[in-house]
Amino acid sequence: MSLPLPQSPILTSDFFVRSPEIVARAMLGKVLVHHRKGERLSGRIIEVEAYLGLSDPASHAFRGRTSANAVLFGPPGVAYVYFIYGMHDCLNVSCLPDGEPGGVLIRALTPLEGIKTMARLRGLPADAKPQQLTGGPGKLCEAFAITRATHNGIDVTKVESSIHIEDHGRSPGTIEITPRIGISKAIEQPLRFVLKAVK
DNA sequence: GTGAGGATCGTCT
DNA sequence: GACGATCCTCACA
Repeated sequence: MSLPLPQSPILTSDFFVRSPEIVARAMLGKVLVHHRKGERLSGRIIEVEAYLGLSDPASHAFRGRTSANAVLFGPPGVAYVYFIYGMHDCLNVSCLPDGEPGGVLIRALTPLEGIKTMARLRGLPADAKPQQLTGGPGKLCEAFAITRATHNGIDVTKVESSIHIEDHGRSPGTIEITPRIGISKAIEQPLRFVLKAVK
């Protein structure tokens, strides 16, 4: 007997209502999709970091709610895009119920669809390697044409949104857990999750 | 192949 | 006024 596949593989807000650590780990292997100008840009999520909120000094929400980080305090499953170092955008998805801050930073993807478009958006040749296209938080936003101005506050659990996350089943690989990268506070906390492909 | 340092600007103090 | 959840380039081994 085979179970019927769900009509839509899009992750719902139920998925994101849990704690960032749980959501981060569960997001590995899921597929980030951006419908852009009639084209699908997609990539499998292979690296994420969890940011806990008020109890996490490294989180943008640690100092309390501001106009910039309000998305983290809002309902789960909403894109939080922030601008960093004067030149990069980074994509997070909010977690926990409405009113509780927390989020998951998407750090790296393996490109699946629209690879040529991604390369063009990154200003790279069409045969660029995945690591060059979407191997970092700033890179993947550029490759997916995701910006703070256009995508911060978008609900990724809604079918009509241009961005969502799809579940295409379990992908082979092992999960590696390490300290987070590029931060100066709470650096010892093992909240970075990396999907290592099996060889 | 690896490591160090510069670029650049929104946000908060 | 200072800092930051990054990336790229260049120098050196």
